Amino acid sequence: MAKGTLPSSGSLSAKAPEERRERILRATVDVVRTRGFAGARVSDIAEAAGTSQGLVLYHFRSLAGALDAALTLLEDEFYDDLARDLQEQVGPIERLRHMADLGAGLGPAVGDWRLWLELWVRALHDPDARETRESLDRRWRTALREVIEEGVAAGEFAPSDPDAAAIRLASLMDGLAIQLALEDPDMTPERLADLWWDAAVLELRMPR
Amino acid sequence: MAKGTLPSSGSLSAKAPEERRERILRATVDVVRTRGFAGARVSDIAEAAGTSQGLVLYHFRSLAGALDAALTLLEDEFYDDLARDLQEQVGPIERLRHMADLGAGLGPAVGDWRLWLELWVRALHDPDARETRESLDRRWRTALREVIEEGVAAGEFAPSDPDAAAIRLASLMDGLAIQLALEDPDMTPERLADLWWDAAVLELRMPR
DNA sequence: AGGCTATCTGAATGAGCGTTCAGTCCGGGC
DNA sequence: GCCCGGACTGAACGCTCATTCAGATAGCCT
Repeated sequence: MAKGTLPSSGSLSAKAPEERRERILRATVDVVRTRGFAGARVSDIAEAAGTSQGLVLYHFRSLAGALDAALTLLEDEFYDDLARDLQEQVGPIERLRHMADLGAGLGPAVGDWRLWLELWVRALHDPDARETRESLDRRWRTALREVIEEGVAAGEFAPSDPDAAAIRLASLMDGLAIQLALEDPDMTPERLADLWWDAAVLELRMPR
Repeated sequence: MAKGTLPSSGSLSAKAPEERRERILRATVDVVRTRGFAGARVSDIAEAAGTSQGLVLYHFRSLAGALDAALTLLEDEFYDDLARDLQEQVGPIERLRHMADLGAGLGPAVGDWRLWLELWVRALHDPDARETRESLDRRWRTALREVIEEGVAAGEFAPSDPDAAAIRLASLMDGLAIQLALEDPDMTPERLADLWWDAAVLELRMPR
């Protein structure tokens, strides 16, 4: 969607609206990350984006509109990142290991758990957010189940109940991630990855 | 803490301040449960408690004060409930099973996961809430670890790493509970209890 | 060049909400 | 009986913040 016409100077006005829109969107995500959905102000977003409040409302119709747009941006990027990341890995064990790292925030992007927490709570009260988070969650769980099935087919995994194992491993990741997001003194990305991996070994009855 | 002097009529004014204070506190918890911390207004609390806004601010110094007080009430009750509930059960297996039910919200009180989600997010931004949630979490995890140790001592459980098992089982509960709190279509209290119990069987290498 | 429109801005508007306040009510001590 | 102070109320105050608005600016089309 890049404008073909990218004339001369910088950004003073009416130049690359799409690009500024995008900047505002990124800024919105940043603000939510730090201040939370509840604490996000139009002025925060404008400041973070380096524009006026007016422009935020011009591009999105309201604060809620900006927040919603940020939500769907998040969703789209999550999809893409996850698909790309997993495709780079070969074999179920590699993939599973990579998912542990992704969840721990060690891999690229994807896991920004503060944002996830915010999304969950917003989902408690906002139907739109509820749908987004359900979709994201389904996506993640599906990916996990696929990796598991792949492993079962390859004879690497032998879970007693693959579906239950998938749900549990996904949920365990969420639960561990909460502690990470809240900076619980005894949780680190590495520890999370280890704990989760050990659980996977157990659940999937992996050899060794 | 009931005032010894409980004269005649109902509640019109200046009668049982402690009782009204308590009513307001309960109302605050209710409001947080339904509207969330971010959505809680003084007027909501007043209405839910059947008093004036003025009185809410009279008893607690501010809205934040009321929310904080509600938080500590929650904490205290959680402690008491948990201790009492677990004491009623005999033997590690019974206790562990009971913890599954508690987490699923099947047992009495304790598990109100919407509230927990709210607490988590508040903890992201408010140090007071952070401490409360850390304390609650520690409490729950300690209880779990004690039950596990008890089971190990009795020869009922044989986890390969008791500490890791405790953390994982606690985290798994949180993760599963999120879906319950968000009313994810494929999660019910019974399913949660089952999934968790099966994980416990696996983690603790319980016979049968 | 001249207008037209999309983009952008900063100030003005107004609603919502926490907090303050002046005052009422009532029980208890003198 | 009278006064005092705690409990309580409803109205008023003032602040924060989303949204509106009246322009300013600049590319584009003729």
